[in-house]
Amino acid sequence: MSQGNTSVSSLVSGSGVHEETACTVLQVLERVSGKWSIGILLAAMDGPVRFTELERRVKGISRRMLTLTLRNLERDGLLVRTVYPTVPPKVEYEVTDMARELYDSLQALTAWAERHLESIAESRRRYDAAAQ
Amino acid sequence: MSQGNTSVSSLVSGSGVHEETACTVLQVLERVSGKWSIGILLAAMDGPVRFTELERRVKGISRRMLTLTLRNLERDGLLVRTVYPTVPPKVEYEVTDMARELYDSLQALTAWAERHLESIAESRRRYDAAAQ
DNA sequence: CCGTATCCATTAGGATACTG
DNA sequence: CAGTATCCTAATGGATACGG
Repeated sequence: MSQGNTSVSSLVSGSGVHEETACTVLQVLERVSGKWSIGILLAAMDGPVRFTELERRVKGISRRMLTLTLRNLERDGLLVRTVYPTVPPKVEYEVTDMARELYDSLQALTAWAERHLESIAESRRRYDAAAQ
Repeated sequence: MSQGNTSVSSLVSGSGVHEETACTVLQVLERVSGKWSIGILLAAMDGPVRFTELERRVKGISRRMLTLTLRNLERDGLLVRTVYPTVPPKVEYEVTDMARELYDSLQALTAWAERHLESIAESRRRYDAAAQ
């Protein structure tokens, strides 16, 4: 278990007030980056969800990645896993308060994205055109 | 050039108001995820920086990844690249207003991280202990 | 139903020699 | 100085068979 974790890192040094910010924000991004974390959290925002239901809601996810990402989110305390010892088994995942706060904090990012989506798209068109 | 781009994606579907949020926020995260993007932006926040200076400030980055990430940030309009045709060559990278706004938006995340850093660490300790 | 284990393909990324 | 090109390793992630 635990496939290792490199992804986002890098500490900045040498100029002004941003080192601490860098460190902290990068830690969050490590938490939240990866192809599926946000998607899963979002899919669980409206209440407890079962494994198979998540598999349905998060489009394109594989069984493997769903399990792996769920375990990580649980480990970080963003999701609570509850097993009902019935047969067939029933497992529910529920977001924690901390995860809801994270979701709220992401709104700022969402707003930024919405504001600049077209601007970014155009910048890319120009860049790609200039490079042929 | 352009090594392709899989990373963050996944669209959520099937429950409530989060689909649109998902899509947008994931697009930002694609922009900002990757091991080095944020580090580089942060290192350039205090004014125009030259290539070699960036290499020094962003600890541990390889020449290859610095170039690659710089190109992507430039393509997205988060950084402006200016070449001074002197000899030896001089190239400066400067963050755009859009990048500064992004930085501001990241503060919410930073705040979240600072609030919950210890809580997350403890959750992990518990999880790891329970799993041996 | 809820996973785990295995195998395999793709991609990210490091090191570094070379060049205008 | 500011890259590019090349080679190579490690990590990410898909598909899916199998098991409690």
